[in-house]
Amino acid sequence: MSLDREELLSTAADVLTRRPTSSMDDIAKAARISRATLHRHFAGRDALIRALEQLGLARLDAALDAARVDEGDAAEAVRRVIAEAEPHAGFLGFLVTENQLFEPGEQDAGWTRIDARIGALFQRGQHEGAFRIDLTAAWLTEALYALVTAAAWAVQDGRVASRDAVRMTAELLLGGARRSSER
Amino acid sequence: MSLDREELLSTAADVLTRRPTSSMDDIAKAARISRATLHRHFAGRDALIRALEQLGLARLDAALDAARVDEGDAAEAVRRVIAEAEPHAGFLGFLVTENQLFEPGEQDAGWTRIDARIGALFQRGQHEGAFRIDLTAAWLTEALYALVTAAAWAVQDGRVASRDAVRMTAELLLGGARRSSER
DNA sequence: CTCGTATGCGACACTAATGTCTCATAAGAA
DNA sequence: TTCTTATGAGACATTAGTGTCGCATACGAG
Repeated sequence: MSLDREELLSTAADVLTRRPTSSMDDIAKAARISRATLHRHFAGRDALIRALEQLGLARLDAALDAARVDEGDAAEAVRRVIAEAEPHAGFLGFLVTENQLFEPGEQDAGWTRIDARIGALFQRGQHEGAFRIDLTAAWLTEALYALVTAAAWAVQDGRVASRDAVRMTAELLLGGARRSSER
Repeated sequence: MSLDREELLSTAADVLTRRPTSSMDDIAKAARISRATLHRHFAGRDALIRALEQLGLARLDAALDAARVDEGDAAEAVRRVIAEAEPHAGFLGFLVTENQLFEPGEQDAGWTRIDARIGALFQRGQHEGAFRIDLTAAWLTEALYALVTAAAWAVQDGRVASRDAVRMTAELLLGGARRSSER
């Protein structure tokens, strides 16, 4: 009878990313629970948002751990990061979109850490000569967020096949749109 | 004394993208006008949103015209599209993020047309042998939206230098992160 | 200058959303 | 079964946001 908190938060992230003005009732309906129950688990909207943020950051951190960002070939590590992050794209989209929490100046510590971990991966790739240096690591990091999120949305809307998402995301980020022979 | 409607809508797009739950008062404050004046120009929140959507679509269409999407080298055309779209990234971000309007099933006609124009560009590039065919045109289109928007946000947050935005966006989309020698 | 118009400010009623509460019910454990 | 706990449904007051109005003011055209 107890409800799955993580699943609830996951659907909440989806709903809020797709329609940020959703009411608590909308969220409750999407999660197939009553508004009262939603309030029992999260004191209010703010608490829900914060829980969303926390879980999202925790999952991304875990994804980076699972992807072993510091090991092996940098390009392969990027592929692993994308593959590990893709299942949590709903949370990633929420975190990227919902700048609501990150007030100007007060950047969230957890987010900064994730930023640093991914940025370090790209820097490593640049130092190892695998990645071009005319694109900054910061930009590549932003691009990774954007592409993973975009891929998830495209899948959700049926514009991209689910099984292609990870490969297409990685290929575009690493290889770009040009044909190899063109370079 | 009359106010610049387009500039007002532009700041409204920025505000709503950054913080989708912003109230009419927030938007008015951001535009440095009173809430009453905002209501004088737009009957209500819905009307504002629709005007935002209309202007955004019109600007993107104009950007595609200016970029001459059907002419010349496909890769160069993509560069032109990015360069022309970048100044309107605020609107693009709004359109991409605010799925609120595009209810499931009732895809907006204007948006579909823009999608088709950009998709056709990528398809042309694929037929001409310039772009790889293992990444679908639909995905490349999505990626273009995502990267242009992400670049604008990164610039706004100071993570990417303004003058680098267009080049980095185009380079990543076309060439990817890998060094040329790697391929 | 005078006039007309657009704006800012504040007040107001109305609506939607929020947060809290009670009570009945359903699920699971002992 | 009985007991405990979580949930759903609904009522309720409170709050925040919306949309409208009147009035004063400031700008610009003439």
